[in-house]
Amino acid sequence: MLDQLPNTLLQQRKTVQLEANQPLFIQGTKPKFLYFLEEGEVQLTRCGQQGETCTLQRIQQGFLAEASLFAEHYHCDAHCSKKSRLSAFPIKAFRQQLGQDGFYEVWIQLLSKEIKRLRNQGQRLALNSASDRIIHCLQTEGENGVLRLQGSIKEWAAELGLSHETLYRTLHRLQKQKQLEIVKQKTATQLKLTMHCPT
Amino acid sequence: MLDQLPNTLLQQRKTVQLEANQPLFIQGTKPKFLYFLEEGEVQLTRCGQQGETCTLQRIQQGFLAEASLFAEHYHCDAHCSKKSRLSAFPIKAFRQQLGQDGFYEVWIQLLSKEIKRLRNQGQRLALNSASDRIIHCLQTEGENGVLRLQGSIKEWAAELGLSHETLYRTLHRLQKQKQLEIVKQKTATQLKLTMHCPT
DNA sequence: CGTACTTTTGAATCGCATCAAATCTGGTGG
DNA sequence: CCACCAGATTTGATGCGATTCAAAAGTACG
Repeated sequence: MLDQLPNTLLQQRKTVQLEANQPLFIQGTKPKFLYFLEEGEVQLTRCGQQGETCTLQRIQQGFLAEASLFAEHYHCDAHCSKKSRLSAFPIKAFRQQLGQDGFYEVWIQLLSKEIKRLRNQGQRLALNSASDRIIHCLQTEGENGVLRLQGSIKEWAAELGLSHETLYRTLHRLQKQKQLEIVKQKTATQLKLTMHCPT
Repeated sequence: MLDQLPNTLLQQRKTVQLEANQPLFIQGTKPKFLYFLEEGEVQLTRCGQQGETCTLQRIQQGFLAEASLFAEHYHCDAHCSKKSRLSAFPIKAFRQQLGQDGFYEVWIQLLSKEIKRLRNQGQRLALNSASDRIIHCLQTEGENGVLRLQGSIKEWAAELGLSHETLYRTLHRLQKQKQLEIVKQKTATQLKLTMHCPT
């Protein structure tokens, strides 16, 4: 991914190391850098009326908050949910380099991909049954019906807009009904899900 | 909006007139044109597993499916929900003109705006109470807490991911509780909502 | 005037959120 | 190595609110 960036830009990259639970930026502040997550995990969140936190997105790798490139201020909070390593690019330089080597095309494709992801997410959240959301997630985020989860089930529940209790229960019910297979892998908190019903 | 397009592109514009309920494009087909809705209404939808239709977006004015510019195929269906007039631009020419006069910057800003809208929509759908979704919509889509609805309440319900019965009931409850004001305007099926509680 | 659609209200049902509590887990420090 | 702790996982019971089905009243339009 980064190899598609103009060299001028790559040379201005600064590496940022952050521990788990440290903030990266907060809503309302002016973006100075565009971040690329190399390793770890960053969550984009927002606070509701009563202070409840809403998880907009969990990112394990790639650019964060791509829409902040031309934004006056961030529209959500970002914090590291795991110890993370990031590359930071000065926003100003980034904007200036967009015209270089047709780099804008790369960026437009990135934004388009994000829009598609968000449309999927929206469609998923519009489903009001827990099992429908799970299956929809397998079909859209998974590869060939198989999804490797990053992090805990509890974190996944937040992304799906479900309480973790409901997610646990529904997963077990689907498993019992042979609609999916749950494979817990060794030390890592990863699950592998496999659909058993046709598309 | 259209005045920001390069002249070369404007000259290739074709006008399209469609009646209500006519399809504009369907999921899976290859995009040949990029559409700008001048007048009327277009809905982007998707079909769920059991054939239920999910309304992803209702558009009254502006570009449709901006992400299709570099897409191999459409990722949702589009149809006119009202009699509409559109401008169609050949995709190929559009892509070629992006480099002209820094037009790509206009396009990137458009995509960024769409991403922000989708994030709002996602956050809204993650709220599980009808009144929270309504209020969130007023705060994000409205101007200064005032929102002019386009179309019927029933259509709005689909966008909010609620049954229309629940939306009607909750609107009346909020009105009775003085949390919002509903003003039905003459012939047009428009409502004006005004928040009465602080931000 | 009739038809199609929206708006409205009612009643029954179902599923999710919530609170609570127990168990399991990985990781830390003694 | 073991004790311990924080967090994830699991299970149970309860209540609320949204969906659904049904039906009536209102409204736009030809």
